[in-house]
Amino acid sequence: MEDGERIKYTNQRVEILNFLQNNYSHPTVEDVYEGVRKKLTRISKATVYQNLKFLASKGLIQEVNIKGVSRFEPNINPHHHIICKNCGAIVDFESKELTEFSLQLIKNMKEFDIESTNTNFFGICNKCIK
Amino acid sequence: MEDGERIKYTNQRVEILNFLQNNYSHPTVEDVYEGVRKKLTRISKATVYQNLKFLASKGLIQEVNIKGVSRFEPNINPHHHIICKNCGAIVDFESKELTEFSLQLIKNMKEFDIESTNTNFFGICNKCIK
DNA sequence: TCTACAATTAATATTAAATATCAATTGATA
DNA sequence: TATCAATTGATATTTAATATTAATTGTAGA
Repeated sequence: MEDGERIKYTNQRVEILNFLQNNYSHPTVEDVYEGVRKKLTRISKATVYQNLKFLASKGLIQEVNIKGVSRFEPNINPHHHIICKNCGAIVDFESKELTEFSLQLIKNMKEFDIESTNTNFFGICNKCIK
Repeated sequence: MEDGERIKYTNQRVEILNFLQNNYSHPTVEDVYEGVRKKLTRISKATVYQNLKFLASKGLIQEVNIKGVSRFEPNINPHHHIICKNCGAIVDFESKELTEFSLQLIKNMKEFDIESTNTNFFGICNKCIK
């Protein structure tokens, strides 16, 4: 598919998007595969990989790598993440203020042409404390 | 080795620390292995893995995962990273201001007990622009 | 409608990073 | 010096991700 062309919404892509829609648990490829398989029982894991990459490259979803594994989310706006060091739970943290503050701070960096920024917070979630 | 016990500085550990000392290029395990092998020709990659993990757990070095691969650095202070989306180059960005601003912003988060934060900046480095 | 073509899918193979296992070695201490 | 736990190094295994490719799909043009 050439760049700029209209996106082909195959069944597989629609189901993957459906699965991610309103799913803010930051599922891994495996998670998405298991989820989508309930509807499209014959889908291949390779297809899930390919399409998650594809949809992310088109900006329809976002890929985020946490501790070495890729995760995907429907929230395509710039935002930040809070990660539980114990159970690995990931929660979005929306803060335009932080994004702007960061970009403001870095704007004199001559060695790089900065395009984006995001902040990770690490800690222990309530479930793991108790 | 029990927690709190004194750290055993084996030859392997010393060489790994030596290699990382003043090395701000954020080497991967493979890089460290290749580097250390020049001195300790018989060292095993497993040993490098084990000791990098070990040294990081003791706070003597820092592990940072970028795009799915672990990298290690001697800079153990909280700091941030600038990453070239093209060549993968990683540069440290020191900013207590940013760290504190971030922690300030998150301090009302009830669902997590936040311990640390770090910000990644993504862009294109000078080498890759030209 | 039929044909041709390009994109997509699915199955499988391959790669690469990381972890696990475990016998041999080391080194400190009783 | 003997003992014992930690460490090392070799190898096996696991896991995430990518690569390959034949079959399928779907669309556009004849």
